[in-house]
Amino acid sequence: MSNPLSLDDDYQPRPGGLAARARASVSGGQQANYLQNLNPEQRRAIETTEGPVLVLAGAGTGKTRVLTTRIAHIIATGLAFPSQILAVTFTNKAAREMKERVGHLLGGVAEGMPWLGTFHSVGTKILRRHAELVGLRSDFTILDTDDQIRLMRQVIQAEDIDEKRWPARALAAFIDGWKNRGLTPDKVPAGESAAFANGRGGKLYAAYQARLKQLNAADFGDLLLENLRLFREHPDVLQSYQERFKYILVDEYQDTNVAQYLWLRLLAQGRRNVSCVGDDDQSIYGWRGAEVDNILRFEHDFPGATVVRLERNYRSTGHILASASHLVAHNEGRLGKTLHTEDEPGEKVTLTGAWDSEEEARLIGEEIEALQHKGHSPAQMAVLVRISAQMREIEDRFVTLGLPYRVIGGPRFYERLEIRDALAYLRCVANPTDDLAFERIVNTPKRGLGDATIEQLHVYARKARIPLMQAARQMVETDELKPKPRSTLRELMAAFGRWASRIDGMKHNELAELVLEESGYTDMWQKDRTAEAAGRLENLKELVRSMEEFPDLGGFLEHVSLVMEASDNDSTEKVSIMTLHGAKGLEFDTVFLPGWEEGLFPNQRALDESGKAGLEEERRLAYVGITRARRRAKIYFASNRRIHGMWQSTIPSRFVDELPESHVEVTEAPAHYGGYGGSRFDRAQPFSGSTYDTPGWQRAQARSRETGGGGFGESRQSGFGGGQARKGPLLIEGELVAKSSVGSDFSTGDRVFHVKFGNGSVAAVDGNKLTIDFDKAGRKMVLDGFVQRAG
DNA sequence: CCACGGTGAGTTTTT
DNA sequence: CTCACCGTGG
Repeated sequence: MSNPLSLDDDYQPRPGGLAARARASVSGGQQANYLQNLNPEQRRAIETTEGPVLVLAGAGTGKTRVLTTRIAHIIATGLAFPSQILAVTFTNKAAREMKERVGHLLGGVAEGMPWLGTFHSVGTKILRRHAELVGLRSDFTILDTDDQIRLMRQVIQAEDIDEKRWPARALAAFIDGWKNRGLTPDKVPAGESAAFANGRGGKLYAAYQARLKQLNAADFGDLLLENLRLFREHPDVLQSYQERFKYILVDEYQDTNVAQYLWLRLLAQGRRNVSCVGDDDQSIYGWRGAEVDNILRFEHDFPGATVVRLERNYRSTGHILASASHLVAHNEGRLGKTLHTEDEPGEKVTLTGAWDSEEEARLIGEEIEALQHKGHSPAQMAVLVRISAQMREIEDRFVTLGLPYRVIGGPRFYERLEIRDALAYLRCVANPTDDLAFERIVNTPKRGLGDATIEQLHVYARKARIPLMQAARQMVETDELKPKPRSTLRELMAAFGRWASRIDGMKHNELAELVLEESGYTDMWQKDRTAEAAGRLENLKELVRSMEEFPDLGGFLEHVSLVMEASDNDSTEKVSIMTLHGAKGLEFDTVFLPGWEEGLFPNQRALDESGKAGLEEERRLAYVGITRARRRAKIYFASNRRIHGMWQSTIPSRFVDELPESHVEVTEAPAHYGGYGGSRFDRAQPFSGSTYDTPGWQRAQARSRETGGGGFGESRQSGFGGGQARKGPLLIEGELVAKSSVGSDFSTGDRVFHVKFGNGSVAAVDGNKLTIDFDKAGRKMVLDGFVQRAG
């Protein structure tokens, strides 16, 4: 990666660069070898270079391949130089992969693609070149979420708003949302502005933006928003980029938010050679501002667009693909694709009910061990959960079994406390105007520079309109500070002066080490006797090590603010545990999908907050989950799960009913499970085995034989058994499930007993679903099969 | 400045 | 239940 801070023009390719090599590789006249082994649709997606192109690429249809080959093709045929192609992705990982693959296709390293990157990195690059046009300097700092919140807290305090009632986090969420939608403070709808701090939301947003400018800083949202402003207020700048980018490519188009969409549209309106690749069925980020509509209205925005559907799946077996397709077909708002595979049907998708989440974890553990015995690698298995809270039980079980696993997601390397602290030190050294960084470390390690001193600094700095560090330097020369903080601060400032003077003189990673050493930061952790301290020191070492890859301190800091990634150099074979969101774009031979229960998945909150749109997004998430599997997809649900510490009786997800029966095998949990080491409640009422032995299960089974549908305790309109796609809208709000036509033997007022919740009285009856006021556990909704008459 | 207890909340997450 | 956060008291 070239130094991202350098502003020199890379418009012309270097001699002997990628383009030259690429042209050489196709000069023989025969078909370019990168076009071999592509199916006709893929070729169309690649060879339609001119005009707008929308590629609807289903899961596993070779989306990345099309994108990378398209770039290679444009370069190889001499249509554009690498520096004239804009290619944007969402994640650094995707960008890196693309870079590698393009390079591979053209037989070289794709160093000549300066405009291949994430939306944010490309946005930053453009913004740095024209920073002064939007009130920033080209060396502006990029704030992370932490800095953002702290800054907002200051803004809220300055406005004298009760921080308890209106937390900075909430404001951050609002502002983020507005920025995602491309809204500057003056454009915020009054109704939304009113939603925070009695109508002061918009005002706070404006104040926050003003503070950012003062600090010469931008947050993530600004990286795009300020680009929009730049393009709108300076048409000449926009035009220069429109001319430069002969071809524009977009990955994961279904995930673009409004700001990204507007940005793309502005840039693409020049030459109109824009191609977007995406899959509406995999849009799972609506909650953070992604607009599926962007993909749905592509043809409207770019009339005459070529639409290519990639429907041949190269990843999964027949049963897996059929299950996923059938499930997602229940969504109404979709463009519709029919995926097919030439692979064998393979193993059916399995569906297993467990008594509770502990048993579920046990079953998954057993299955993994069984597969391992058959020679399957743990690295080719993944457990995909809906929410992180599900991970713990799975992990606990794996620990017990000694199964190697890796949790993917969670706190990233650069989000760790010690890394942020260390970076704050470095930021102060590199940029003495970085107030937020200075505030972060001025008293870390503890040096007796407490709130009172900081406040004095602030007052001074505000009055003189200078950065905190400069204020500190001046103040230690006065007698405004108490003697002790004064001398401490003087020492600290002297140290910063010393470090800053060595930026050019020594290697930046050595300087970092020196700073951490002399500041007492390393020492602080060495003295710390807590369990994490050793790991934190290790992380600090890793940080210093990773700096070697960058040309200088500035380059490194730019990298960390945009590329928040943990280095994972652990190559041992492990089962992956991650959220469904985290699994997008990945694939595994075997995928375990636990927790398919109403309320959890689909998630009740998604339903409550977003209604039908929320349900459909949840369903797409299920689709993403199943389609991660190459050979085996294993779905689980439990009848009881502990939520917020309380055991809840749960019913299987409606998605279970929406799977096609002919592609799914319902597996019985082995009978011996209930007996051993079971949950603490197992002992309360011994039962011979799994859910399948409970009266409720048996009754559900009997019912499903009668009706040919349902089967899992709740028979809904569509058929798991019937194999028919549902018609008409789904019932989603207000009720956990649709009404059942099957009545219950219980009636209001009956005294009943539940194995987990104890005694209670029936408050309401809805089909076979009872609302019960339990004497101890409170009001719950349970299926009648799980209770018996008390007495 | 730290340690403790009380309180409240509790999807999904990248950049 | 469990974690994070805040406020208080030593």
